[in-house]
Amino acid sequence: MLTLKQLREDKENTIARLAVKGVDAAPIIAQIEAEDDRRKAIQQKLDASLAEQNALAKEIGKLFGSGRKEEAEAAKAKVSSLKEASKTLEEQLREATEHMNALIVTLPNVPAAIVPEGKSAEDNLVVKITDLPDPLPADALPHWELAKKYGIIDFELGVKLTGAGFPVYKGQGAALQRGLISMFLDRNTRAGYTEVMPPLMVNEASGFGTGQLPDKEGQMYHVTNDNFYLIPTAEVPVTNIYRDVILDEDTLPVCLTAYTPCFRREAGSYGKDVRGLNRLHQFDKVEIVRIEKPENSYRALDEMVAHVESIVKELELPYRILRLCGGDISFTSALTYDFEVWSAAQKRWLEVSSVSNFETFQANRLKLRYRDTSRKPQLAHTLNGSSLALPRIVAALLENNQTPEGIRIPAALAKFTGFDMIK
RNA sequence: GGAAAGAUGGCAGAGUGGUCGAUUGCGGCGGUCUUGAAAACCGUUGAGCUGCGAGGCUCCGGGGGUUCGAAUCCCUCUCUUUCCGCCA
Repeated sequence: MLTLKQLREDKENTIARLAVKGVDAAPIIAQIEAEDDRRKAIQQKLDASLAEQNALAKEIGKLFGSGRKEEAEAAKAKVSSLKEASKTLEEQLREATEHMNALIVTLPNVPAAIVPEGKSAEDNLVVKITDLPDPLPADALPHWELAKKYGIIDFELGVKLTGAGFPVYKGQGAALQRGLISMFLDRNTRAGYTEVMPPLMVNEASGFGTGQLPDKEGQMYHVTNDNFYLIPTAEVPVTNIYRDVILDEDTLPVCLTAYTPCFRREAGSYGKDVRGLNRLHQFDKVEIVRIEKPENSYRALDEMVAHVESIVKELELPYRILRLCGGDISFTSALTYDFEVWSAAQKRWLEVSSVSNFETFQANRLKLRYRDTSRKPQLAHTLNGSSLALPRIVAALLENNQTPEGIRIPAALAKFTGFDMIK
């Protein structure tokens, strides 16, 4: 969520930039300001009343101590009436605060200045694109056919065990998953990210911390017996490590990487988008997360993009990098780069990574702060990105690298799978 | 799952109704001393809201209650530890 300070002190700029996301923030901010003013006025009245009650309570103690009963009783009566009045004020204060917060959370993060205008994915800015390979021969197969042909991914078996979108990886298919995970973790840790293995279920507080709750409740699998949620991404548990934490300045930046399965209900998806590996309810992903000082966060974002790019290059996949436009960027992000790899048989781009800077938007909700030597604690910037999500990488590898002899595994990856050909 | 004991500041650990936002120790920061360091000594050291400021308010796991007044009493939830049961 945005901070009140941002809204009040940088109002014009905030309104102008939110327009890039297609939000008319002016009337909402006006309401927030009004509500905040009301809140402050009530707060002051309440504080004054409480101060008087506190003073009287102390006085009563002394009066009893010195045996002046009548005076004490009179003071008691006065406190009782003050207490009645402050109850009303408390109620008003709660209402004003709730109303104000309800308004603030409707506002998305302010997009960075370089976020292109635009309404949909069509308007994303291609910042880098590699040459496309020669078209595949006419008898080339999409990855779901290849998966069946080589017996490496069994979608039907997953349906039997669980349901659609829960594939079973077998033989070289399973080894490929393991190899990719190992390779990504290896590259990430070598780049300075510390590996963590978080829980795959989180509690309600963590869901709120990273913003999945309350709005996106339907996207997560909910374990109702214990009120836990299956994580839709490692971002949730990893970022929540720092919920309600004040970091020392010299511990920044924090750079973490985690492999986890991810669980997404994906209610409402259908058609070619969900064919094969394109969209699953359970999939594997290696995530990178950084916590940075505000002045460093955009440099960090560039580093993350360059890092992800280096891995995609090692996989020898055609790719492009997009800077998402205002209409396509997520609610919480200030700037996002998407990585897409070319799926040669499907003849389409598949998103395999999304790297974002959230500035203080997440940190504000999380109460993730850092203390620089003399000043008060201040909000840190958080960033995260996939490095990388497996299924669509697998889809592209299978399709792009299909040969009459089998499916070729790029050399960098073969070190981790132990084979250079799926056959 | 059953039983018991707990949850206090970065950590350890006092505090069972009134001057307690909280004794003390450790750690941190600043200083004295020293060529430097250690030791010793002195000072300082939680967060949020509000106010130009002085200051005021809130927070002792979460929520609710009793009371003029709650870290302290009551209810409830969560978590932790120990024992029993079960188990990779």
